[in-house]
Amino acid sequence: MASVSSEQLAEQAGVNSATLRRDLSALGIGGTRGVGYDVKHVLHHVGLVLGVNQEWPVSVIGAGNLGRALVNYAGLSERGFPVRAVFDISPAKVGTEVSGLVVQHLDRLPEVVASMGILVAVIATPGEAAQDVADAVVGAGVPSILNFTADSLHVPEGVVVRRVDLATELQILSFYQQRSTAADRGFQYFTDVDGPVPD
Amino acid sequence: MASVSSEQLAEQAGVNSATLRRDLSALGIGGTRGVGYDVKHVLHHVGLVLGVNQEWPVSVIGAGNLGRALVNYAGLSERGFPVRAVFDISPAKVGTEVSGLVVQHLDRLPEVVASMGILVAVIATPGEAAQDVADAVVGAGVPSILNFTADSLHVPEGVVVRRVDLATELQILSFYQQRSTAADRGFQYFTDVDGPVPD
DNA sequence: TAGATTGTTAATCGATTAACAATC
DNA sequence: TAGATTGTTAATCGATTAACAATC
Repeated sequence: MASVSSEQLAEQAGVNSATLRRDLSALGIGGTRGVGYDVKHVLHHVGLVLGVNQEWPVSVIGAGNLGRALVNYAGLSERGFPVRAVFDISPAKVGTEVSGLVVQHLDRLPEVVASMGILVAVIATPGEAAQDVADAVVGAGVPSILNFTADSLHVPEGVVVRRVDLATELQILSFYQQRSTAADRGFQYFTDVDGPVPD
Repeated sequence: MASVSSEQLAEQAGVNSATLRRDLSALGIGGTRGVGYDVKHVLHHVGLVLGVNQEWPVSVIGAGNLGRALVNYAGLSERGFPVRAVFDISPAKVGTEVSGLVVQHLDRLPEVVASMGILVAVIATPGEAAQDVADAVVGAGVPSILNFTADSLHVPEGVVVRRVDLATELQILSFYQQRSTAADRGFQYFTDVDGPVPD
């Protein structure tokens, strides 16, 4: 039974050991006084809390470049998110194959969700279609949506939506870049709020 | 000169009006007592702080499905991130056209970065290539990198890297889903830390 | 001048962490 | 038993916000 102290765990995680002990305790994960925490026990219970010990079958909606990239990405399966189905509405795409999966018409969504136990839908369609697709997805009983369009979705309570917006990511990136450059030049917008502020 | 009060701005932003006044003040953005803040003035100066009033020419490395999806995405240009070049190393891809851009060999990167004034490189290659590409990008003088591979990159000080990992996004999504489901069932991992904790 | 609203101080709130009694 | 380390209390720190003097 390999044990580690909260001090060791905290150093790995880059946090204070008191904070770590308190957080594990709040999750119902206990250690042994004088000994430490059992590694396997911590891993298993943290995994339970994060939902990592479970598989979340995924369906990708939209078989364009982005959709195909997602289906081809082996990393998803490795991390517990196997892509089990791909949908589109274009007759040119329905019936084609992507990474061993045949693209199906969106009409078949409810059926496939039920039989495959789909828990996550990834929306990789043009923005105009996003809300309609979301409605279909929710109607089919999928409880979680990852939205790659720039539009925000309206969904009923209980459905969880997360948006990944490429433009926003670039915005954040360029903000940090600008800030570090500004600091080099002696500007101090955020880096030193106490200093003099330029106009 | 259209003015709004900190109260109005705070309501829009969903924050407390004292916090808003204090934050604007820290950014060097002032209002007029008894009147409020000049809308144009606030927009312009917040834009300056965020770097939104500037264009950040982008180069996409990797002309696979993900790379092509990024080049095709019109939203980037609209938000100030025009994609000016696409690179790959595969002879099958170099010379082909994506959204009006001819895919160039990665060897030409330094030249193109200089002539086009590229400020952001998006890495959309297989994970194995990511570090080599990052080295090339940094060598060419690009100061910001958006990394779509699952691997984390080592870069010199001053280069800003941001990673977008699809598996991590799904992880976060499924965590929230699980938490809301657990709450429905009466479990209380995070929703009510004061309550009894299940084992 | 009277009313409104900023800019900032002082009070409050919550989160982090030092410290130590409990206990393996 | 002596040493180590947890679990938690109490102190500290920082961030948020109420309140109000300054002032347009």
